[in-house]
Order: sequence, then structure tokens, then C-alpha cells
Amino acid sequence: MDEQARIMQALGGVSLAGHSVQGGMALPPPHGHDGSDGDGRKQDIGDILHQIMTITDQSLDEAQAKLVHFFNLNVNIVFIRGAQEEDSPDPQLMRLDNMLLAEGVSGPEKGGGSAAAAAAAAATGSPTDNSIEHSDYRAKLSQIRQIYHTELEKYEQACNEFTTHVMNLLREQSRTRPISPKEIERMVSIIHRKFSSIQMQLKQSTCEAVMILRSRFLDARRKRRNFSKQATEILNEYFYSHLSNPYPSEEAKEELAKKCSITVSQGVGTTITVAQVSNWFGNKRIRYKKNIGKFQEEANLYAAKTAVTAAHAVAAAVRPSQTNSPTTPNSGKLKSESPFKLHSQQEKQYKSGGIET
DNA sequence: TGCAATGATTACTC
DNA sequence: GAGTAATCATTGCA
Repeated sequence: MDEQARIMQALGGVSLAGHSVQGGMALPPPHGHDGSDGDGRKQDIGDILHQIMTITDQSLDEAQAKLVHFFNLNVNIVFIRGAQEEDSPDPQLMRLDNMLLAEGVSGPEKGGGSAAAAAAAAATGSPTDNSIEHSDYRAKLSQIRQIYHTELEKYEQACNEFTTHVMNLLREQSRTRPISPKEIERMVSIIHRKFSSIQMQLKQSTCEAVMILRSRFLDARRKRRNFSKQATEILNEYFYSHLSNPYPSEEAKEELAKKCSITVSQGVGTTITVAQVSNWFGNKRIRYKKNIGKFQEEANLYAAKTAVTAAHAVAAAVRPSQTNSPTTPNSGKLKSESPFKLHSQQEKQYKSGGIET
């Protein structure tokens, strides 16, 4: 490959080929640069740096001879292209910048992507649970961030070195033909723009890596955990003791979530949220309604359990006075024909003749 | 390994 | 916004 082609390639663009994040999270190739855009697009940053350093190491005369030829051939074309591409704020670049900033990849360090981790927590309805997964997420995001900054630094360094080199050559060339400062300035800005487009590819790759990371870690279905036995028992106890109206209030849900979390945190180190309690009751109501027969045994079991608990409580409470009055709803054997009170929405439908019971 | 159980999500209604 | 119904995706057991 001759020098002219090399320089053209250096200005053409690179990808992040060869870099990967620990754990198999490879940075994907940027869109539109999967090889269809010429071999130069696949050039690794290391090769670019090597080329630049090779040029720099050459004797000035040798490099000058080649570059003078290159500039004489291409400078007009580059100027025309440069004028066409000039001064248009790229919305794509702005989007990428905003996203990298929001994810905590660019900009000041936010604890390795704590903003995104917080968003993840919010998305799953829990600020504190899944802490193991989130710390893993943060670690991976931190790796992406590190690679991004390393590459960015390399690009900037390469850009500066290349600019300096070109400036030196132009100065050398100015001995043989007049070169105005404006011309040099223009050439520098063209080089900077070319390197900016390389940076954009880096940003795009980084954004894609973050997206993949997010989808992998934040898809809640993937990390579904069964509730502990104790937590399920607490929820079931409430459900069957309120079978006539298994719609816990917001306070009751919070209370249940707290109770379940206490029992769960002893073993697993996670919590159960109000949203999860809502999910649980939603699922339970539907599944109970769909197959009352199947749940009858379970219902009887919990009803008996509740009755025993209530009896003990009552016995303890009334022992001095020896009175006898059960306080727990649905104590004793359950009536299967009345699963639970209709939800207000269903109640309306029922009243209007829309539902048969 | 197949399958039932189960937590989460989605689309929809009110 | 809360609830239902259907469905998805994962877990855990025989």
C-alpha cells in the first residue's frame, strides 16, 4: 500500500475491532460499517497509530516527497468536500452524545453508571433489590466507559499527531510554493472533521454496547426469582384470610411487602416490593378464580392455620376474662361457592347484567 | 427432559 | 391508575 492510500485510509475512518468487554460483551461494529464501506473502515486504531508513527519515523524528506505529491493531487478535492460538509451540527452526533451522557459513559463519573442503574431499579420497581445484578451491570458499564475513554484519548492523540505532522509538511512545502495561513487552517479543520467522524463511530459502537448491556441486565423476566416459602406463606395467609375481598389496600401491600422482605432478606438478600405484591395478588386472584377446585385444599389449609393462630391469639387475649369470640375472617372451612367479592369494575358489570356468577 | 408452577409483562377495560 | 386476562419466560421438580 502506498503512502497516499495509507493517509486516505487514515482519514477514512476506523472501527473498534478487536476490543471486547469482559464477560463476552463485544462492542458491535457500527451500523453501515460492516465491511460494505471499504477495507479502510475495518482499520484498527492501532494500525492507524502505527501508520502515523511510521510516517513520523520516516525521514522528513522522504515523507515530504510523498505527501507533497498527495496534497498536490488531493488538496482541491478535499477542500471541495470540506466545504460541503462544513458547519452542520449533526443531530445524530447530538443524540449519541446525549445518550452517552445520560448513561454516565461520557461526562463526569457517576459511580459507574449509577443513573442507569437507578433507572433499572425504577424500571423493576425496586430501588434496592437485585443489587448483585446491578453491581454487575455497573461493573460492565464501567468497563465500557473505560474503553470508550481510552479509545477517545487515542483518537485525540492520533488527531493531534497527524495535524502536527501535516502542519510541518505544509511548512516545508511553503518553501517551494506560497501557502497561506488560511489554507493551513482549513486543512487542519478538515483533518479534525475527519477525526470527528471516527469519533462518531466510536460513540455509536459504545451506545450499541450499552444498549445490549441494558437489554441483557434489565429484562426482569430473565432474572425472575421465586419468592421464598415464608414470603409465599405470608401472601397466601393474607389472600385466604381475605378471600371475600382479596384486594389489599396500598398500606396493606406495603405492610405485606415489608413482612415478606424481612423473611426473604434473611436468606437471599433481596426484597419484595409493593409492585411485586400487586403482581402476586393479581396472578393469585386470576389463578384461583380459574381453578377454585385446585386451590381448595390450599385454601382449607390456610384457613385452618389462620383459625389456629386466631384461636391462640384470642385465648391469650381473653384468658383472664374467659370470653370466646373469633376475630379472624374466614376462620374454619372455606365456602368454595364465594371465592371473593367482585371488584368494583366487575360489580358494575354484574349490576348491568354483563357478568354471570 | 418435559411439564407444572410462578413471577412479570402486555393489552385492554373501566 | 388499578384490575383482568392472556401470555411470556424462567424455575424447580419428578
